[in-house]
Amino acid sequence: MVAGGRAASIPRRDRRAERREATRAEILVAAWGLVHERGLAELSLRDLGERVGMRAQSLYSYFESKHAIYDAMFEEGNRELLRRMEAARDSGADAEDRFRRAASTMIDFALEDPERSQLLFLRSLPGFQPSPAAYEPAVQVLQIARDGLAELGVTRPELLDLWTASVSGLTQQQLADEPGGHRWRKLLDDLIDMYLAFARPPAPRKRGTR
Amino acid sequence: MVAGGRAASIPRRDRRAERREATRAEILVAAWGLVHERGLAELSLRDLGERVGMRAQSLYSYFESKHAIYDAMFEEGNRELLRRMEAARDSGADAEDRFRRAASTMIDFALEDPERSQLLFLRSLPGFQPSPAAYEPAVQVLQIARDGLAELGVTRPELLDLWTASVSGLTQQQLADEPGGHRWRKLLDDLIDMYLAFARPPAPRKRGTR
DNA sequence: GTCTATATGTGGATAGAC
DNA sequence: GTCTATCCACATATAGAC
Repeated sequence: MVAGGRAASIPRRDRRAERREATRAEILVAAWGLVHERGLAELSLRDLGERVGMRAQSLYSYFESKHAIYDAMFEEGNRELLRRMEAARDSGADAEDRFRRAASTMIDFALEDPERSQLLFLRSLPGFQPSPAAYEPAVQVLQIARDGLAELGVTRPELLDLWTASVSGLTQQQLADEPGGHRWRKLLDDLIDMYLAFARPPAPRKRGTR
Repeated sequence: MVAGGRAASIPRRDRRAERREATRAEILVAAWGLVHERGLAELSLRDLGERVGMRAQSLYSYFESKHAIYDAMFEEGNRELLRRMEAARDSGADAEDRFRRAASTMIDFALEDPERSQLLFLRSLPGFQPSPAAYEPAVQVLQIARDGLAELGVTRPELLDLWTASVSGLTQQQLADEPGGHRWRKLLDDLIDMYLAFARPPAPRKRGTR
């Protein structure tokens, strides 16, 4: 069945497929560059083609549409976020420490790249909807947040919603009003204190304590 | 100086200017309609011209660019918000009641019109920056929030930032994940409780109280 | 796989006639 | 003020040469 009569079970490098993947990756790097220079919505296939040394039409050999490029960028960004959130989850002295590290990781990820955050966290591209495959890492990120809160005894779904809304509010204010600054970023510890005081169940009072 | 020899000091209806203003208003009504039907970024001058019965190019007699139309819509939306926030400020039994009413007014204003909120509260239109004149009512809205918090004894600027970030986070989550629903909207009371418990200075302990 | 060439449709914007 | 005509930029797509 395989060209050349090779059995399909023998693994073999497919140089053609490798080259193709490398070019796809190269296109994505160039796309991130353009997006950072000119803005998320200002990405044009003509500019992108020029950046990687081909005509705009030739990009269709690698991505079936402009949205497919955004989709690949969306997935790439979400995978990077998941990687960092997993690392934050697997570090830290205790549950509260892990929770605080996770929150810092999340907000720093968002603030370090405004255009990426616009793609991942706002729905601002006309007509763009991420594919389920591209969205899947985001589901895992949310699960990590849920698990982290459960470790602290916070299990009501409403309290998870309150948490994600508060953190994303802080993040979006920082990005919208003062990208690159820290006016809102430095309120994260206050937010965590405020939230935990409200959401965490009171420690059971033991006789003899205090 | 004035055509017809009239002294400039005698006020006179300028029918031409009135007609022009009426047409401008008509264009804005049509623009809001299109924006609600197809999305904020999908507004096109061709469609807009057709809606008001003229060619797209003729719109340039009333607005100098597409951005100028967005700018007028931005100002209109902000004026309406200011009007409602002033009404909320001038009602209510006590300071906390006014604060809670103001918060409800704000979030309901945002949720009732997602496209308007996208224009006013997100920076999602490529290249669009509101003019200072259009932005001015928003400054007054913020001042109302500042005054309301001061009435409650909350004066640190950081605590105002924490408040605006939290409310806008709740709002944006509702709009992004479930427009028309109330999953996040119904958390507003919790948010207010959480915030006031954290931000409001403790009541001074008086001897003989309790 | 990439190119040239070509086409359609959409969009913002300007010039000049009336 | 409104029109026609025109321009430019862009996304999208196809055909065929190399």
